[in-house]
Amino acid sequence: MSQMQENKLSTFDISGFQGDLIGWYSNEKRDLPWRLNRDPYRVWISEIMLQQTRVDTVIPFYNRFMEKFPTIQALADADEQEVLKAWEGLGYYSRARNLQTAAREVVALHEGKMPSVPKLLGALKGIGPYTKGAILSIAFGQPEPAVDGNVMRVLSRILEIDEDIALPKTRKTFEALVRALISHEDPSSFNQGLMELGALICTPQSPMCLFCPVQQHCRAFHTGRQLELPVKSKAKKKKTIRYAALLIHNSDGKVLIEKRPQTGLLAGLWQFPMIEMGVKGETLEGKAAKELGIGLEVGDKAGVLKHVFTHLIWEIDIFNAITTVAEPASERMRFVTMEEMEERPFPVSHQKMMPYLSREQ
DNA sequence: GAGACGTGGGG
DNA sequence: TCCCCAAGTCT
Repeated sequence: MSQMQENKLSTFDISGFQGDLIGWYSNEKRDLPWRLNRDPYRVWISEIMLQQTRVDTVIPFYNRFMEKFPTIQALADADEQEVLKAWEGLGYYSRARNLQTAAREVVALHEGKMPSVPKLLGALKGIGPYTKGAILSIAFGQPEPAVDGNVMRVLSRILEIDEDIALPKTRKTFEALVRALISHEDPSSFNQGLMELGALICTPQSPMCLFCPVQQHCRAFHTGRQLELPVKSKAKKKKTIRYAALLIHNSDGKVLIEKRPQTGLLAGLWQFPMIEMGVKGETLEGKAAKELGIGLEVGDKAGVLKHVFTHLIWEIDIFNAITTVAEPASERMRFVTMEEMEERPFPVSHQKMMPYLSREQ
């Protein structure tokens, strides 16, 4: 820890802060499904789902997931497509794939029980520094830091830390601070209290300082700097990619879909074939025939769609098309009925295209 | 360390 | 419309 941070802690009322934070959390914490008990599996699933995702969004996914995969063994035994289907619409799909990989690791290496040793837990796929600390403190009661965006924002204000929280190295600063601040009597309530405070009171936009249980401990409130902190550098602009999406019907009344590659964007999910439309070039029909390996007749544009990801934008023109081909040329492509389509995981971008499917045939 | 990696909600 | 997010991790 730097000299400046040690100075800030030397005049800080640690036990008073712990008491006020934990007292508030005990009274005001939300009643959430993953707070039913401390079962490490339940805590683990919740922490993965909550990564970069709001509580209100997670709740229904969490309940359905726990019903479908009640144990680590059940998750390990499941088909990957089944797990992705349960994750459909939640985003960041590598979380689901890593989760199942880790479940299989736990079965193979730890007799099906979540390890409570930090190094073993952190070695599991998809469990980084934050999730490791969250599981260790919440499920196993260990005084380990669990530093997420909330914790960095809250502590930036309370201790007036001016480091850029967008920089990866900054997390280490806050882990050191939490190690100095954390309650050894109730590390779970301390860590969750910090996050709950960030979610309910010490929000990014308009923090409700007048209702804050640790207002008297907050340096930023006393200096009026709560709106300036935390320091966070801006993201860069997104790139736009233009596509034509093809809803290709055959004479059996089925529609052509393809499975995306096992790595990268939307890995392992299914979609309607898309043709990238760069600057000019061949006709859509010609490009489609070449890339898909089948002849087809493209109809009028059925609609347009804009889908915004974290780092890029898809602008998609949607076309219905007809082919006389009965079997796709590629292994990863299938002609399917509507019923068969619904069994497979699709990204939201392609769910939005389904209403444009031609009814006739 | 920078960039990839989803989605839906709010101001 | 646009920008900022929301309990991060992997490469």
